[in-house]
Amino acid sequence: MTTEEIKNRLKEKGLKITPQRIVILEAIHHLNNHPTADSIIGYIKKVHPNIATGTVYKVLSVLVENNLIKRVTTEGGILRYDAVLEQHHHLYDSKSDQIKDYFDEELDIILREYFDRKHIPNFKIEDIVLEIKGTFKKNNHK
Amino acid sequence: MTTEEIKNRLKEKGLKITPQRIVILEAIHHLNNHPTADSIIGYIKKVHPNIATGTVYKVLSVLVENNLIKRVTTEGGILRYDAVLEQHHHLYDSKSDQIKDYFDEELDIILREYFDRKHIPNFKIEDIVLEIKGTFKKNNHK
DNA sequence: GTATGTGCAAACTTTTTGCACTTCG
DNA sequence: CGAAGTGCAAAAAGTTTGCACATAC
Repeated sequence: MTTEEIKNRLKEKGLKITPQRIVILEAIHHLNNHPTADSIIGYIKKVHPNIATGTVYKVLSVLVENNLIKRVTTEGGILRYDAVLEQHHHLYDSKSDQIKDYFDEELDIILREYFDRKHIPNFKIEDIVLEIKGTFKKNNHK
Repeated sequence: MTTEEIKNRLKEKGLKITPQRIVILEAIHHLNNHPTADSIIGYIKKVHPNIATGTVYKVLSVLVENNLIKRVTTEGGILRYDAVLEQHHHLYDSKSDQIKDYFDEELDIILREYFDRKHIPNFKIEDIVLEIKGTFKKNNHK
């Protein structure tokens, strides 16, 4: 994701293009492991020490509201963010508090088929994410 | 879930049976909509005003560690708890921050079948929860 | 009796807020 | 220029911790 693309996405949403927003979006893309606000702030402060913590939180909210990033559900009680907008699922290890993405088109087709068939009364589905909980074995260092 | 059953569950886990633990477990069962620690505390304080906030958090941790309740993943950054231990999924409306349980055996069979077939390298699955995100329509008041 | 659990208050972490100042378009 | 965004610092919200006291077994 280039800086140009980021600018276009902001523009598409009618958001002002500010250096802070660009840097924060770049950080989330770079820290591609569902970073917390804290790790985003840590990453950015190295290069832009004058960016304010409050600004990062405000920008993250705006980006979530405009569907440029997603908040990730966790059991940890700490907000995490995801720049991957394509349909995908999560492998989650509560011991190490690690999350990895899981992509599989076949699974998505199965789910779509199932929910097309089943009707959930009084609920309009917008997105389905599997939280696959378990344990990462060794060799999970990437 | 009767008080007797709660006592048995605590005993099975080798935990001491204290009035606080009983009351907290009863509260989560009673407040069956994935209560936050805060709403559990609020509910309990009416009847037992001398129970301490810190105690509630400590008891909740112990209960989660011993699999008597689960922590629910949310996007809200607030810890929520679930007394339903059977396999089930969640309907989640981020606008109203409401969660409802979704049970369907057929879905669970489909998932089991899929994951028996697919192998996820370096990961041992322990539990699968679908987070079905969307919007509750009217008539969802129960 | 002793290990375990509780109450309380203080501390800590994470997130939000208000307001003057700055910047984008 | 004006609306929108940022920096800063203070406050709020949620959770954890330490320790003296109390209780379960």
